[in-house]
Amino acid sequence: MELTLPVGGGRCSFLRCTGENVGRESEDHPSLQLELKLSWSNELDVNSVPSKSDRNGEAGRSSSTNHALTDAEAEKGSSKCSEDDKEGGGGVTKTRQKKLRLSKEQSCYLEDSFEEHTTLSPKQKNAIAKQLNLRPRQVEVWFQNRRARTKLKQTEVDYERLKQRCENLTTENQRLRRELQELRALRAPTHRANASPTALCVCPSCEKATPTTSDDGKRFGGYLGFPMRLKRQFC
DNA sequence: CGAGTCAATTAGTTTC
DNA sequence: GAAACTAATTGACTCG
Repeated sequence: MELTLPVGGGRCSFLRCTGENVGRESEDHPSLQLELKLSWSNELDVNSVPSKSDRNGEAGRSSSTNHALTDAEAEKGSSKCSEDDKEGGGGVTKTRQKKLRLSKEQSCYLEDSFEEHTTLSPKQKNAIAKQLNLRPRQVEVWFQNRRARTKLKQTEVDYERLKQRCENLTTENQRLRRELQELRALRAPTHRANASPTALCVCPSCEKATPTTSDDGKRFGGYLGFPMRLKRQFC
């Protein structure tokens, strides 16, 4: 009898079979099984198969998935699933649950549910689990991971948006700098003699600077640059 | 304190 | 075989 068996995920890749962790995840922990040991090749799948057509449709997939199970195997897995849900295994030994792909139908149903609500009440969780013949824990995990994916996707979208905005601002900054340079060039010493204390008004909508009268300058009086006076003023 | 959620991580499976 | 995807685990945190 093996006392130490590989378990997936987490920060330890091996879980001791000493009864620790039993309390926390005993309710539907996939690893808690009555069997003392199941070989990888004939380990029971806890996922059931919704329909025969589904399995046929997925025939091209790996035989290690639940889709390749025989009806008898599927039935076995299904009944075992409900057992685990009810009493949380209570076994002596943990075997790592084989990772199983959800069927298309299961994924679609979960996606639809996720559209309706991104978090689940225990009641909803159990209902979905029952509907899809999954363990509540599997439904819970799926929603958890789905939320994580959503958040990641949103972060990527936000990043792209901010990046674009940053690029736009950089472009705008360069444009304004060029414009300022041009304006400074216009204010060459030859013009200085005749130059009145002209103020430049920058229209916030079209972003163009236009000279204003000194009266305008008095009216708007915002100083934005040397030597010309630039103010924000709508055309 | 227990239940629920999240972030981080692991590891099996699929795709290219 | 590497990369991408995703089911599953773990520990920290929050809240009632």
